[in-house]
Amino acid sequence: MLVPSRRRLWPAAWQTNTRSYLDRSVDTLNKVRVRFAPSPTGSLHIGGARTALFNWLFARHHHGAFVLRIDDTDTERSTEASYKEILTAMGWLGLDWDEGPEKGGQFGPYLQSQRLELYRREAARLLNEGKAYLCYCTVEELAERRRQAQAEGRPPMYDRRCRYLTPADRTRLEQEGRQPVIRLAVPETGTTVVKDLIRGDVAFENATIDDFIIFKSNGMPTYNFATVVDDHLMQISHIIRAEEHLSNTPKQILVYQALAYELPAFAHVPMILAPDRSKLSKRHGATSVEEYRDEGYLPEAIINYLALLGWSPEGEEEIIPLEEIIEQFSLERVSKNAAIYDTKKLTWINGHYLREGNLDRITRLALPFLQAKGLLPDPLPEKDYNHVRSVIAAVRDRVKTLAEVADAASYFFTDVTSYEEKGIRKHFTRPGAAALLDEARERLAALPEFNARAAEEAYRSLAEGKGISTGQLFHPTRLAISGRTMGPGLFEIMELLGRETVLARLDRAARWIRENLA
RNA sequence: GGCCCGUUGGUCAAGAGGUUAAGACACGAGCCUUUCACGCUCGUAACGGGGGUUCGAUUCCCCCACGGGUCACCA
Repeated sequence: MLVPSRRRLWPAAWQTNTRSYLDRSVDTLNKVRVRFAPSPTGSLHIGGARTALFNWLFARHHHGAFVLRIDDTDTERSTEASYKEILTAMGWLGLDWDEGPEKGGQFGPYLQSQRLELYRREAARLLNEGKAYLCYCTVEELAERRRQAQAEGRPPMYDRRCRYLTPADRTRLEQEGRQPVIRLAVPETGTTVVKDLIRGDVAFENATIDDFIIFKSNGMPTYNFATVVDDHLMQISHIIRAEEHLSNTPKQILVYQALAYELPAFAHVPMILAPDRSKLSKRHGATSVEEYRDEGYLPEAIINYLALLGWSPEGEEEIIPLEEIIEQFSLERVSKNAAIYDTKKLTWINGHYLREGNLDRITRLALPFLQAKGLLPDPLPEKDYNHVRSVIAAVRDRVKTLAEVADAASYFFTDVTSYEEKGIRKHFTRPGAAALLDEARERLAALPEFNARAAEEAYRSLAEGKGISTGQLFHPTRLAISGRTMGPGLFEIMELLGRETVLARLDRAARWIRENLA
């Protein structure tokens, strides 16, 4: 697969620095290496999944490597449960990683919490070179100064007061028991330009960037520092991430420069917003991949939908097989503007994959939903499998999620205990309705062989013989045997139910009509 | 508030100076049909506002408005 636009893929900064890039490793020369680096502080969000997907697609398109790294430097909020959930969700979506947790790779470890010496080493280098310094201000002092600055209408930037401390100052401060942080000494003039593959050049005045913290007083690096060290060490070629990181990028570039690292290419993909245009959050309903899985969405549907959010294929077809998406994917066709997340389209796509997917696979995926509703035993006896499979084949055309499959299939596995209100009024209140069901029952009982074709013939001849429309006979029957007014073909239902059940339900409906409507 | 990004129908989006401004979802009508879906046909609906540049701007430039992001010892 050839790179469509050489220039756009490899920014000028790289082309002019080919030599030092070569020095890094012949092994990865010109190889696309991307990463997805979630922090394990929650479930895999739909936005995170989209970012992961774009990275994955980019890697697969270019036959590069997709690295999964866990950014767990926030010891307060990181959890084991979240870590596991993210890995599970990635696997479920089919976003397999070439290097990362549970997989390994030559640039590991892939958990930042296991790479602390690396960050310490690089931070020490910065300190020695005078590019970073110790700051003894406490969280409280900083908060107070920030508050005051804002009250006076000044930008709430760190005032750099520890930047030029004398050794004596430091000794004094340390004796007070203060634990220092490390701050980067940011140039006070000049401009830092982010060469973004999606947005073009974005310039930031260095004067608007304060001496941000690269190491916390608890000995952990901050995101803006650790991510740079790792992206460099892991030889990441393209950093593809959400737009919310665009304003972090100049800071990171400053770190790259201080550390004398080669710059990777950057690409900031648009955000995904809730229908009210605000940032997607729990109050907007399901936002995690896990929730969608539990509601009965198929991974391929989510992938397909997410690919369409912020990226567009060249043709008009929007249901696209994964291989095709990989083949077509390019950063050039990623849009710049934020997209609103619309579950209607996701649901439509899901319905498509539900109908078209391999029946055995769909059956296997739907089974837990049926079992959760108590409709089927767990485990399902081997001998019942074919029947379940046939029922799913009959109902999947008219639903959009696996949860709906279970709902639509319920009466195949449990008794009809009630009849739809609307159906009662339309089909059971007609004079002679009970007698008609009795008559139909006799015809079916008399059939030498019971199947959809035979039942349909019997029904059509009965309707003809009585001079009534087929609908007048079909509708009450449907209500009697399924309790509903809609569903698969009537005779398909009958065959699936079997003669015994059909006759019993017809009897029961006739009795119900006589008792309740006569 | 400072800085940064963005603005094509309700939503996703194509188009990048001259087009009847694609397509998809949703919505509406019809066809198919024993019902509901599916499918098919048709339809409603958009270039935020104001200035420039140009023979001509949705497309290029500027301003404004609006939306979003970010300004943490979170990532």
